Amino acid sequence: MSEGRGGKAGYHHGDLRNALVDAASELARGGGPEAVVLREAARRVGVSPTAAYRHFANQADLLQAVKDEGQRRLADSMEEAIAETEPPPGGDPAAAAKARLMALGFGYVRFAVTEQGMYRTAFCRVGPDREKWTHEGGAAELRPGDARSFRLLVGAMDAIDAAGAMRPGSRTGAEFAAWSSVHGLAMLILDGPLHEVPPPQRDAIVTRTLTTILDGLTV
Amino acid sequence: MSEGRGGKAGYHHGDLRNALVDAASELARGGGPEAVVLREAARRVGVSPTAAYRHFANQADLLQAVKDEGQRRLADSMEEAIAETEPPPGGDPAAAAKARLMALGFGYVRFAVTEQGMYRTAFCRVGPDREKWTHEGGAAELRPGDARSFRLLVGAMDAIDAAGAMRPGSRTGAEFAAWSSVHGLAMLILDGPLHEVPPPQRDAIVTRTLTTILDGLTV
DNA sequence: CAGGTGATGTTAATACTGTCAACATGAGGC
DNA sequence: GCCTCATGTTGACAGTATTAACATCACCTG
Repeated sequence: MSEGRGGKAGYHHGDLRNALVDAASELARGGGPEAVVLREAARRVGVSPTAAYRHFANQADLLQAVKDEGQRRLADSMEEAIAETEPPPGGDPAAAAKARLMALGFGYVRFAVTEQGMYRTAFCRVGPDREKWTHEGGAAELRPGDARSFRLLVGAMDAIDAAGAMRPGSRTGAEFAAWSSVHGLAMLILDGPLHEVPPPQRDAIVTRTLTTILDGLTV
Repeated sequence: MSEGRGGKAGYHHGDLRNALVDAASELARGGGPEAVVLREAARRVGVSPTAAYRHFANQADLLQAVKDEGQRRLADSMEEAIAETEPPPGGDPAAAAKARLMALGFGYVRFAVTEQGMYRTAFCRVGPDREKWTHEGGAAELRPGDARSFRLLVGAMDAIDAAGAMRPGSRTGAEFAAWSSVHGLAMLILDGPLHEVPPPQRDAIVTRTLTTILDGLTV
């Protein structure tokens, strides 16, 4: 064989599921969730449309797989942003924790802007009719990948709190306030009034929004 | 004739465009933007599918009309929320301005929760291929209704600023920070991690998020 | 007031989509 | 070596948007 990551020999593909997710992800990258059409993904993989139904319950199920992939890449982007951040001089743990939170926000928005289609897909609504064997033996209620980016945020909040920089009474629900801001900001940039704003001013607004949240949460 | 708001006598309907928008809005109310399907709207009005093309360039154009309607209703909800708010005792203009901003936020979220489908439609992406005569003689670039809710927010911010309650340097971009929070919050509630949270706790989170923003913006 | 005409609706047809049922293939265990 | 079942294929059906060609009638014009 020798075909990297499962080859497609002949009649049997060997790795159809992943191939379909890849193709569908590419569609999503270009056109968002409404662009991930099952037949087109199958076409690109070079397989008949109905073959997809051996690996996905329906189109919604395929879309969910792409969505999970999007969430994964988003979390990656946020982790990268943290990794790129060097702690501010002075060794102040509070300042470091704040800087990390800001980095998370920038990483988030950067991904949203850079990978518009994928970002939109990562947060698209997926339709209810997707039960079936998708998870029937499945574990918990929560989707696994869905949470990683959110957990990063929670961790950053905990760090700020641990450094004693959190405003009294502000810890509970702080993740939601921060997440809301950043998610809404991304939407504003992608579809809303900030759509046409050139990058420099846009970045300034992002910075101001993030600092506003930080000011509201910390002392 | 005597048929309220333009009657449908026989062959010619008389008010098809509005009738279609109404029907489509009802679809959106129930199932969000993806539920507004041209043929179904026509079916409900009792007209042939292609009749719609005499009033809309295509399905995206119809969807845009529904979206505008959604924006209108959202702005109405926010104005109602302001109207229901009595200024806090003491006659402090800063406190009154802050209270009004909070009311706007609550009105916004209330609409999002109460009218999920319509809210989602009001902020859905509408697809590019919609030029044509939709606006060809049209005025400016900006959609008119799109802005009203946003202008309400700007006004509230100005009032806070005028009352001298704005934190130094926080005025610029303040609307975006506030709007982001509230919009992201609504999304979190509709589709995200806050989906299953019971109303009481949900309201608490909303309150905390709004106060966080307020704390970040004001002195 | 007759007659033409353009806005408004209708019918028929095309090209997509998702999805199911019936059939084909061949990889791997007995 | 054969048989079985996961995996792919073909064919068909329903639903959607959209266009072209045709029908009707409200209203302006002479």
